[in-house]
Amino acid sequence: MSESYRRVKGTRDLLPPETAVWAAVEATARSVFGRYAYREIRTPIIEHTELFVRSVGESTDIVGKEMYTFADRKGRSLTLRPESTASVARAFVENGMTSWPQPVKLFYIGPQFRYERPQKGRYRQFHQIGAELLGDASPLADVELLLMLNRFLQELGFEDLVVLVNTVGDEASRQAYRASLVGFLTPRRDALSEDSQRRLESNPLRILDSKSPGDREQLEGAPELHDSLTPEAREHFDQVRAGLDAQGMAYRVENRLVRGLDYYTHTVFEIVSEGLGAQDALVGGGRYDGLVAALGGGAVPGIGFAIGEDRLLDVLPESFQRRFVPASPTTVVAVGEVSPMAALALAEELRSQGVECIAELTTRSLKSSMKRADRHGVERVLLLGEEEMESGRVTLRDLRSGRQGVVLRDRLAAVLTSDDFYEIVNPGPSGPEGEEER
RNA sequence: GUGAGCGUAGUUCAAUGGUAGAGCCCUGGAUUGUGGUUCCAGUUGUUGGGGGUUCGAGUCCCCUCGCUCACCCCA
Repeated sequence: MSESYRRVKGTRDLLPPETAVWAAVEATARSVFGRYAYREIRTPIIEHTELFVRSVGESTDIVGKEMYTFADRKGRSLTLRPESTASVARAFVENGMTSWPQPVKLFYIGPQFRYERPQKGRYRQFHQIGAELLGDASPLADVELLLMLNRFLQELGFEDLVVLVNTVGDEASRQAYRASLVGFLTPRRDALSEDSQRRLESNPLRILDSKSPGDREQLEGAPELHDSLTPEAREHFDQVRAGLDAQGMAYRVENRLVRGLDYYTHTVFEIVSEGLGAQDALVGGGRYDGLVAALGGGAVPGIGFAIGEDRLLDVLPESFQRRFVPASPTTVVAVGEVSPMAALALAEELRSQGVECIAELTTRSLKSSMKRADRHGVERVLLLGEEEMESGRVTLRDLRSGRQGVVLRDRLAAVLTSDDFYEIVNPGPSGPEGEEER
């Protein structure tokens, strides 16, 4: 085992055939999001560190301890994006999308980076599929976004996911609640966990979803965020729920759900899955009506979500994976005195007609070539020997059935792309040992 | 950053402190142009790295690195 080079901690190599499943998942996202007229945006994976500090929030864990930050050659502080909403908002402002027809609907697919200790479902380089809707403050925008998310997950075959929804209200609601929560918890400060004591000052709302049993106990009888909502915030959330109900979408109101990023307002949501271990959040998202303004872009409301693609693939239903088994290629083998060059030429001819094939480029025994084709999972082999070269035909063997026939070279592509190709094959004599074993 | 468990061939795993092995995988072959089963042959290791104890260490001790899971937090 050579130890010279290893993956960077927390990164991983995605290999075939699994990469085909990733591509299929991404194709499904493009298809579903496209039906809602979302268009793809590609932002850089590096940004000025300040962008994330400003948008995600100084008191958050992401900024406080999880950013992959480094200095470039001129000493500027750059950060590998820990999430993409900030980048999208930045791009929105920087490219003058405020003057595009509103709302602007964008989706992205790509790697994100957080400097954390890796564990199940958590990597330093992970992948998100996300969507952002900018310029529509309507509660029905929240509803439609959730429906789109739901549709995507349904098309992947998910059935048992739990959608958690909550509201954190507008700025006024949050301030009022923050004061009331701090007032309630301060006398109990000493009973809180160390982390929560710190959060009492930096980000008290986060204490709400603390996993510590002690903290849970202290939260008994704590004021409810819903009681601090302004009438407008309450109205917004009521309408979101009414919309979801009207569309028959299943969800659960989880009033302790508080998301970790500072920019969230009003609706927040999370989708969790069993089977992911401790990191069970598959999707997170919410409304961020103040973010664009904070980045200097004016009062443009926004809402979006991010799907953890790595986690998604961990629990992807088999029903979906089965639909994307890649087609098996055909192998072309030169036989006897025929040069592998002829196999290459035939393969090229077929490829130009849309046939997926492998050319056997090394001269070896036919037995060996057949064995290799079989091990590559090939189902059809084309044999090109002296007889075939002279007659302008090719011997086609189906490895699954063991059936074999002779096909005119000109007809090959048509036969190979046909579903029941061997029905078309000139039945002729079957192979030397012709018997079918399967 | 904290804690626990684990590091032997590409892979899954063996080896009472006494010569580092097996299955799988991979490569070739079993006479003429036919795969899967079978048979034969072959390649692969500084036992993660360093130090210590010992006549002798894959095995015991220490350090270090890596992996995994959990905490924190999140996708």
